[in-house]
Amino acid sequence: MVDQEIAQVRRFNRTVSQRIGALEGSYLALGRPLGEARLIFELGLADGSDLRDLRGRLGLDSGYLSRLVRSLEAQGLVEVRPAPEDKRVRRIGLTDAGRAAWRQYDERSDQLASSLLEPLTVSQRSRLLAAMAEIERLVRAANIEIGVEPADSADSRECLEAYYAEIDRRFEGGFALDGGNPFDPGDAIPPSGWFVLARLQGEAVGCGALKRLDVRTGEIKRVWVSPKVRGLGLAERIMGRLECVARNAGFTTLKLDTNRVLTEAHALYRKLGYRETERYNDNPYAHFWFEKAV
Amino acid sequence: MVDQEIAQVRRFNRTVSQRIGALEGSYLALGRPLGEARLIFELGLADGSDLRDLRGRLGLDSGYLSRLVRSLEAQGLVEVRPAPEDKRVRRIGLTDAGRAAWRQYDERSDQLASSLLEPLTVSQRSRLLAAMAEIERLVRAANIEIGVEPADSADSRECLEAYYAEIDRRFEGGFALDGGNPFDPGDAIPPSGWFVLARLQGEAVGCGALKRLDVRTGEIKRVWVSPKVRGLGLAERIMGRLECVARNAGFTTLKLDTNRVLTEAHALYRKLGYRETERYNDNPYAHFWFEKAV
DNA sequence: ACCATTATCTGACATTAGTCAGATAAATAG
DNA sequence: CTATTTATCTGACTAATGTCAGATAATGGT
Repeated sequence: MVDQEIAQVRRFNRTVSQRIGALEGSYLALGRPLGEARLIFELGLADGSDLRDLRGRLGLDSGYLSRLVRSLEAQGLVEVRPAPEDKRVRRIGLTDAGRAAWRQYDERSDQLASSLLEPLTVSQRSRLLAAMAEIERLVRAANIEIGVEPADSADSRECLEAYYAEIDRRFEGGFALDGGNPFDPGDAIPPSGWFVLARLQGEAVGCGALKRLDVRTGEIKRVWVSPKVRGLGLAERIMGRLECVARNAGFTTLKLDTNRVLTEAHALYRKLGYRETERYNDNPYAHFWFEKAV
Repeated sequence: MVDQEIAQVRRFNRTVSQRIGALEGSYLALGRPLGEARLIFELGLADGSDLRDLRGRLGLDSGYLSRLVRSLEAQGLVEVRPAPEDKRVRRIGLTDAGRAAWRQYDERSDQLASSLLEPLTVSQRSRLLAAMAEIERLVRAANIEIGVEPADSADSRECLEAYYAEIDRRFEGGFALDGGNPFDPGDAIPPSGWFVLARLQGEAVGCGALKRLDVRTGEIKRVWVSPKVRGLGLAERIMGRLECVARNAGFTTLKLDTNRVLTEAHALYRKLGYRETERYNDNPYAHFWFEKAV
């Protein structure tokens, strides 16, 4: 990382947090304690939440949250009732008065946003918005964390299901799990396999697997990226992580197969240095076979 | 302002303040109360400040600041001594230990900045940095406030001095104030004239004047933008503001004269709808004369 | 020398934020 | 049915943040 790059990020942080940080701070609280204001704002976005979820989302202590809720309840801004299906959890929602309070925060946020745009010329404004969209995308990309995880967790299964559903939709003639070259979570238990999961703020948004073929050869499988985060270069990062795992495991060659309709995948494999090679398995869904020395 | 534009700004705010707002929050405080941490960080950037200035910059109550400083002093991080020229004001500076503490904050900031860049590919990284630079410029532009102010305040005089110095440097043969078409602060007292000043976070960064020629005609003079903020469209905004003042004052025509070396000004005048016209004064420094109906 | 002003400090508060160890009640596993 | 787990609440704290009304001392103007 070049010092100059870091300096640019820090300059940006200073400028932006002066302008936008103010937005998050007590300026927006409209005379209410910041904690209560945050709670109301959050409820406006996700009304009818469970206290349990709120605690996680806002990172609050359970005792603290309990008192905040009590205070808002006393002010007539929220209503709390036990969830019907599990009477331990309590569900919280805004009252009409609470919704009115939320609208104030919402309007204030709008005002702050438009006060940023208002002094600018039309062309400056559109450049600002374009740059904001770009940064938003890239910051999302940077927030995605990739790690080796068990392939049989709920999150992992969710990704694999989404992957199967997608290729079933896209492959000519669909896809059935019991076909050739299968993969089950047991194939991803070291040292015979590994599974990596990508998360964006906790939510699973992509995956990939590495399966041992022999002592020096691994196979990359099940690389999938959620539509929510496509175009952020995540597939490339997942591949990179799998290659890194492979090197650590002592593999010298990586292979993979792919179906002809997955053209974007072919382009990625070539870009990453994979070369087309002869058929190395009898996967009926495969039309191309690649390999790379790592 | 289009709703969609406001929504984009707010999306950006959410994304960025999650990532960067964390940077400002207690995460950076390194176990110290946030107030103390902010103070140390500020002192690292502007060592040897007066308490008075600090109070303004950080927006703190004088009693509160006094206690914060006392606490840092007890920890051996800062030294406070009366200012030699005015023994009421107290000057505060970091000790060696304080500077070491500051360096920790500085490093942590660097780490956070590079953790944002690190997961990105080279091309994503350069796109992110470019977008950040763009936003920084435009947010600075949006933070500039223009208002009618007395022409004889210290800030106003400073701008005018800078203006005179600059045209003296640029005009062929220099510029002397006692030459033709003069302007003195008295010419900017309504209803015979107005003076507008542009400020970026309190600092004067540009100015412009409007002088009455007759009941229906005004003259625009002394439009100047600090080199610090050139390229942000400020001259255009100053002109716009002067035109607005002119309309409110009942003027129907605006005139202005200009020297041939100020080519960027000519382009601006034409862009804003000013048309070249015949000489209307005997200003020896003027080569072109413009006017516009407002 | 006198008075108003300015910069800071101090005491006395109030509020907000946050933590932690139980207590309670509902759900769930065995 | 019992033991354990889970979600929440309560009491008892501490620390941090912030406010306000004087007190104090230096300065500047007259």
